[in-house]
Amino acid sequence: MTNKIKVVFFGTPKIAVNSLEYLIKSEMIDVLAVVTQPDKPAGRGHKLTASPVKECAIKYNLPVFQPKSIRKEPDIMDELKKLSPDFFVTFAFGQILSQEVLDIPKYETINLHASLLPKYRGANPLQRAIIDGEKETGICTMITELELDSGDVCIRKPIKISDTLNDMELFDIVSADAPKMIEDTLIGLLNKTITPEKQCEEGVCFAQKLKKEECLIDWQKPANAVHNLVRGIYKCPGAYFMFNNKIIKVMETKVSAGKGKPGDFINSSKDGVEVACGEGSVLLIKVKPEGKGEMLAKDWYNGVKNVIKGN
RNA sequence: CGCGGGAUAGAGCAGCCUGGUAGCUCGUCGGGCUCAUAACCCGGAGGUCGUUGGUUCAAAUCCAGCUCCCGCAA
Repeated sequence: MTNKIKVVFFGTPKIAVNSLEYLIKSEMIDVLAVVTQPDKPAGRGHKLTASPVKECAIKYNLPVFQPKSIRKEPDIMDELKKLSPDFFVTFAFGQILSQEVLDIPKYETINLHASLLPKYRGANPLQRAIIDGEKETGICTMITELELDSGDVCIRKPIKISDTLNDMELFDIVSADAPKMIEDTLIGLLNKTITPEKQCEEGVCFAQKLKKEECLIDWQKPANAVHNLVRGIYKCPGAYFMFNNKIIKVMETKVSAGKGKPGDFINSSKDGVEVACGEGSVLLIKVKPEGKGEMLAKDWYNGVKNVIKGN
């Protein structure tokens, strides 16, 4: 191949930025344009904020399209057609495509999904895998079809989940490994060295979107379930419990074997504060109380135990 | 103009409403107990109370401005 592969990149959050940047710099690939979610009010003060992917696109002077819903905006589809792309690449774009969109590129639309398909199709695959206590997850590239994450798989790469890995670390791994996989997939499809494989329908399961209620720690659950929740949603939005009507986010824990009434503080040492669970106990190591910065659990407890005594 | 919490010793907090001696839990240092200890006992050091101005005989405390940190929501 002498010509570069012409690609339009669809993505939104930070996890996809690394991939976009890699493709832009790739010798084999020419990124024609970037499609991302519209700017939204975000952060304190609700300032209008561009998506990380848009920031990156601007940095490299790429055309940016920001449809509210790509399916319903023929103007943007026309623009994309005019670019006559070979492939569309989607990575955490956040909008559902239509067949009309999928038909635009000369070859295919490929999607990158951070799970070992057919497991964990859908919204929060990384976090769900950790919360469920999976020992392994992964990344797949696939041919995009209309049905959610159901397309034929091009490349799959497993990732081990250790007992202490949290979602932020897993995000970093995916962010780092994804770019090369996308490039290899594009080249492989073009040279026909990759044959997409159908997903086995038996193992299908979906990663449900995280609900707010799930982030409240249920001390009745076994210690390892609590631990998995904490590390599964460490980065966002964070597992928490209520104390004195304040939200106390739990940032880091360790499974322990103490016994007691679930939810009670049963021990405090220089290592942390031990809380009894339905089965075993967890040692709180780092917490982040509402309105405060992250701190060691033992420090937090030092302050708070006076207040309890005072009452 | 989205809503809200916070800044006091190395750490985490109380004190503020109702102005008047800088307090608690830790850590740290010294000593003691102990076979020993992260446990226990005794003692010490360590703070211009975020910053600037105002009110007052007197401000951590009341008033105004400023800086920085964080939670919700999106």
